[in-house]
Amino acid sequence: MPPRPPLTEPRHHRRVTLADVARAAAVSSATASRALADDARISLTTRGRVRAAADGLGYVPNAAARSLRARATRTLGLLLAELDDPVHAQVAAGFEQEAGARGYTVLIITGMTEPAHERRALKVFVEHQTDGIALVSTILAPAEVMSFARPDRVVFVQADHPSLAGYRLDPPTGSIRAGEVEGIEEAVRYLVASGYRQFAYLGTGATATNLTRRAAVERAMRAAGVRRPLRRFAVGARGWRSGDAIAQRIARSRPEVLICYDDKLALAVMDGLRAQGVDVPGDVAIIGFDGIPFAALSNPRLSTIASPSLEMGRRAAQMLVASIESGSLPSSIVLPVQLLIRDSSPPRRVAA
Amino acid sequence: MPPRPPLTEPRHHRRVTLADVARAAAVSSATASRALADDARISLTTRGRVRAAADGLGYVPNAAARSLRARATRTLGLLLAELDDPVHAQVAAGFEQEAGARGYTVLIITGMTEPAHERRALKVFVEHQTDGIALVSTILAPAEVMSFARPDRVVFVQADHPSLAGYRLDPPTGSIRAGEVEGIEEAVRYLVASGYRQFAYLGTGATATNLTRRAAVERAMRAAGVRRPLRRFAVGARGWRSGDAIAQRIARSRPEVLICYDDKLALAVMDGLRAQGVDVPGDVAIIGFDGIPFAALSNPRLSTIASPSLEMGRRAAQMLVASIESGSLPSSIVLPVQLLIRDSSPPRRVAA
DNA sequence: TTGTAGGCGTTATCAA
DNA sequence: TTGATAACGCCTACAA
Repeated sequence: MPPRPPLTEPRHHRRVTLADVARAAAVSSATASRALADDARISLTTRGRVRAAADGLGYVPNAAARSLRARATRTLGLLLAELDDPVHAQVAAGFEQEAGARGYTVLIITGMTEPAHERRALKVFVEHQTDGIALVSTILAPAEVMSFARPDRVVFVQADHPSLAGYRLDPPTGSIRAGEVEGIEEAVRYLVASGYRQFAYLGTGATATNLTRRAAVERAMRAAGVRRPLRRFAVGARGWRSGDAIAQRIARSRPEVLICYDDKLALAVMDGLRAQGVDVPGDVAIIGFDGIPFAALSNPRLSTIASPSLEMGRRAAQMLVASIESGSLPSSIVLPVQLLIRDSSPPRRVAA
Repeated sequence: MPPRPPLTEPRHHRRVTLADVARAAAVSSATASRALADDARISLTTRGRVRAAADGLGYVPNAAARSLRARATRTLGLLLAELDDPVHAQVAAGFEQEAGARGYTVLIITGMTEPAHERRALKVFVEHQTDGIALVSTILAPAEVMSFARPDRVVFVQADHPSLAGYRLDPPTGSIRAGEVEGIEEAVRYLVASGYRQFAYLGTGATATNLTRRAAVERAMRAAGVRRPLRRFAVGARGWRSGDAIAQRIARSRPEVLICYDDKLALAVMDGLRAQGVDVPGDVAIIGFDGIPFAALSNPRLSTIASPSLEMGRRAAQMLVASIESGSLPSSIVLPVQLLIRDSSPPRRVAA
């Protein structure tokens, strides 16, 4: 009896390599490599034969081998706080679109706003030799980030290290921000002109973005001649998920207008206020930040200072690719925000 | 005059390699490799010396080289339609969390629900030799997907190829779905018991998920003894962004209850209906799908059939890792959904 | 306990 | 126009 083959077929066929293609096309692997790269030195006949062999065998180049040799990975790292957050999702979408369109693949890691996570993420990027890294709302000190990677291959989007708060200079390298301060000035001017005097700000933690926004509100108030101080509220550890608790505090205080750190928070507070029987905008007007899609669908529709999140993601990828391919990182940019006055903050009926 | 060094420093120091570490520690690179891997055969002294050298030089292993040698990348591919979509973002978040916790890095690509994009994405995954691939709401035929990658290294989450619609079998490999049909049955039972008879369904395109949901509604209606047919509405190309146009059609038709393909759509329609002066739930009750966070914050709060999106993402990563490490892909699963009755679909005041 | 050598799959240099 | 060869950085079988 002839020996029978094992019952379980060797399912995992060895991956077809360039050498296999070369053999099938009866050329050397060097020729095969060049043929597939459409190198002009290879005759058209040979190129065709090699390509046919490659297609026939289902050849797919091995990125690891190629990267090893090329010292470049055509891969970009994206570090952001949370993927399931409307703003970050938008930035990520823009980044991925742009990167993909330019032939780069994206490695995404979430940092949960924790330094340890962020550091680990950077290390992973370095291991994987990403050609560039974008950091979104990340809290690590820029200087530390730079110690991990080539400074001209790093872009910060809304860098959130506390030291960056206020009006100080941005990190020494590529940075992308929204012109939120201008947006706030415009919003406060609008509010004051509309009859609002008693302002409150609902913030979250010690990130640069939060601190900057709050400070800008205060500055803008003074600039607009408002004397009464800004009432400050802060959310607890559960963030916007604790809308009710926050709403109770707001309900007690009853500012004329509440500016919220972001739309998520604003929407949660609106819901909480509703439960308290507080009318928006009748009793308290509300303004958010970011311009997430659902802010346009709430009831009442939420006024907001909208940042171009998708565009910021796109730009981050563009800057990185520019740096990689042209050798120099484009200079930092501030993208304009847009004040969207909707139903949560109408002009006040001062008289009547 | 001594020759001065060039003005522009060679900024790009060659990356430090294992050989560098070995040299610094005065051992062979083999020993260095083993020392860093905490190989018991290397003396503690040497291990310490090597580690010190590695730390001193800032050594970071090169993933490409390692992958090439190991024939594994510790990388997972995630293909989804859009990153800026509450459901996909949630799935992505769960996937990334779980993958990261298990030491895997995630390559994310968006497929825009277009076969060409999806194919390209798969090719990229193959090039990068991802150890596993998860496909979320993807429309490519499962068979075609399998031709790209090892079937036991692929997981489908809510596979959306039209052939998968209805109650047919799932793809032959790992699949993760929400038990939406059961959820729909429960919802319809609730609605009928609450006095609703005139149903409408607002859907979107020919994906398996949409077709399955619509069919399930019809089946459940019949099972509940409803005779009147289901009125069908479909959104146009702009999807949920055209809430107003859809709302006009709904306003004209005035079904007693409108079940929407997903929460996004439901929220958009609610906004459009409001503009039309149609009261929800007074004139039309509304139920959505997915259970996205903002569904809980709308006014009125949206009733919905909630899928465990985050968990589905987690499970996808778990299944892949299990397959990679234990050699066999766990069997397909259906995760239970949860019917959340909120304010957009209260029991009807039938009498009075 | 440590070292030597070879190969993972590509591409680039040099030679033919 | 094509081919042989080396090297990218790592790991491990084998030798010492």
